Amino acid sequence: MANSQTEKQVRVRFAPSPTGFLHIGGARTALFNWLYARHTGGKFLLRIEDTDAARNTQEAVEVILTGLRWLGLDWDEGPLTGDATAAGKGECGPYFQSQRGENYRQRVAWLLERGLAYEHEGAVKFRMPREPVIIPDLVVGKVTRELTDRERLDPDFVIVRSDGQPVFHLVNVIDDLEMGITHVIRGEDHLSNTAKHIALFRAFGVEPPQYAHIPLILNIDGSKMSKRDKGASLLSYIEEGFAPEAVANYLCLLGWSPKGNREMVPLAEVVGLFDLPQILRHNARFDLNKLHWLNGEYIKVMSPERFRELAAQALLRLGIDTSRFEAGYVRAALDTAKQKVKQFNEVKHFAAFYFRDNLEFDNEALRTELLAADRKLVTKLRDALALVAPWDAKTSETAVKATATELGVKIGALVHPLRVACSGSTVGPSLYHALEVLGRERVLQRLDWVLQQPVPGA
RNA sequence: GACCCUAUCGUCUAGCGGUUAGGACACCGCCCUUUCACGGCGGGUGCACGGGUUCGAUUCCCGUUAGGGUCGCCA
Repeated sequence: MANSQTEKQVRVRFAPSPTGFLHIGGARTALFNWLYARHTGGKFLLRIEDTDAARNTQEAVEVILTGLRWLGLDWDEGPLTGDATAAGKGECGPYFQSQRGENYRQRVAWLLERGLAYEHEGAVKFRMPREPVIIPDLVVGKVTRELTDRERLDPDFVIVRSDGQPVFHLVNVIDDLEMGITHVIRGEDHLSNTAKHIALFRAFGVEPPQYAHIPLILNIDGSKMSKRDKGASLLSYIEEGFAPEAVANYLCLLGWSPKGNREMVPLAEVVGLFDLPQILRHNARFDLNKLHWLNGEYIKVMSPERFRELAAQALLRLGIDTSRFEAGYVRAALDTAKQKVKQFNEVKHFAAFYFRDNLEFDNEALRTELLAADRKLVTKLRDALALVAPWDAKTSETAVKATATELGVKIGALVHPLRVACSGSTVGPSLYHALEVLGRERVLQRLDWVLQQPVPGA
């Protein structure tokens, strides 16, 4: 824990460009920054790098804010909404680069006056040192960045375009400087560029912040994850029914370990364990299987109330509005799915049938198979269930088993058609509990529907 | 082309000179069972390669290979 008396307080930032979506790798970068701020008792800032004004929209910024909030990452300073012109929270604003043009102009003039930068064909170029730059990095170690062959030809680089727009390297450094950033935690793709940033800081007469370049997240096959790849957007995990705590936990496990053979570690606990030097140096591949498992673990320990809330949202995405049903029915129905699903989209298979008048069958073959089932067995089963009293899981189970015994068939011969007739699927929650929830009326209706259909091929 | 980073099961990782190389996901059997899932038991799979250093290398050094990144008037 940093001592505020002797050390300056940690100030870190996440500085995304509003491109219309939040990259999963960017989300992890934000997470690591947030963790470090919370671990040290420092500040976590959010800054929007919207210098490319033509492409950036307020909606694109909202995507970032929504994503971070969904993950549970709150920022101490930064924008409150996607409106770049609105006031943000904090003393170092504006937190949108599009609103900081004057700061950049003054800094560039300052460099120009001292000959640290010069005009070239309408643009402004920065005089880069010809010597190798040493980059001290908390994760990677000390990196000596030699010039590439192209840089040997001309090491200077453009900091203001001929149209007057300042470029990324410049504004990024000025903002970090003016916002008092102490640690720059960002993707390793910026490591080589850091030499430029360090040189810029020194030109402005200040020592650069400490750097921590974290490894990248790759696709499961080891290729780099681009915007096009499925699963590259945080939004896709929201839409596919993952719980934010599971996604956050999984992201922590990529490039960092809580040690002690632990996998499931709540974010609040990670805050205490997390630190920069123990971050791994190699890239990690994103394993959807493991996220899926972890999500299931979180669902298991989730409160029934929260499970119902998230499950209802997933059903709504399927066009099923559970609020139109009686609250007790909805609760009982969703509760039968809680120990079954690992991902909220799976409620499609485990609970959607409770709320549909006309069943959707998993596939046409299943429907045909059901219609071709032995009508005599189904009829006997229907009649037995019609007499069950009182109607609950226990009594219906007894009735099904008794009917099987009476007919001299295995219980599976009845259970299978019954499940498909009631749910449209071969997989689902505990059958007898589902029967109890559905109620005798719905169950008999669904069995009667089967019995009324013409037998295929007959 | 140049420069930078990296390298433990298929994947995420523990390991920081001497271990039967541990855990998790995934996978394969068996048990449980009304389906699926859970749970229980069991199983296989790994230190990229080649040189050093050392009594001894997964661990330290060098090289090779492979993967990733950067060298823009993109961010």
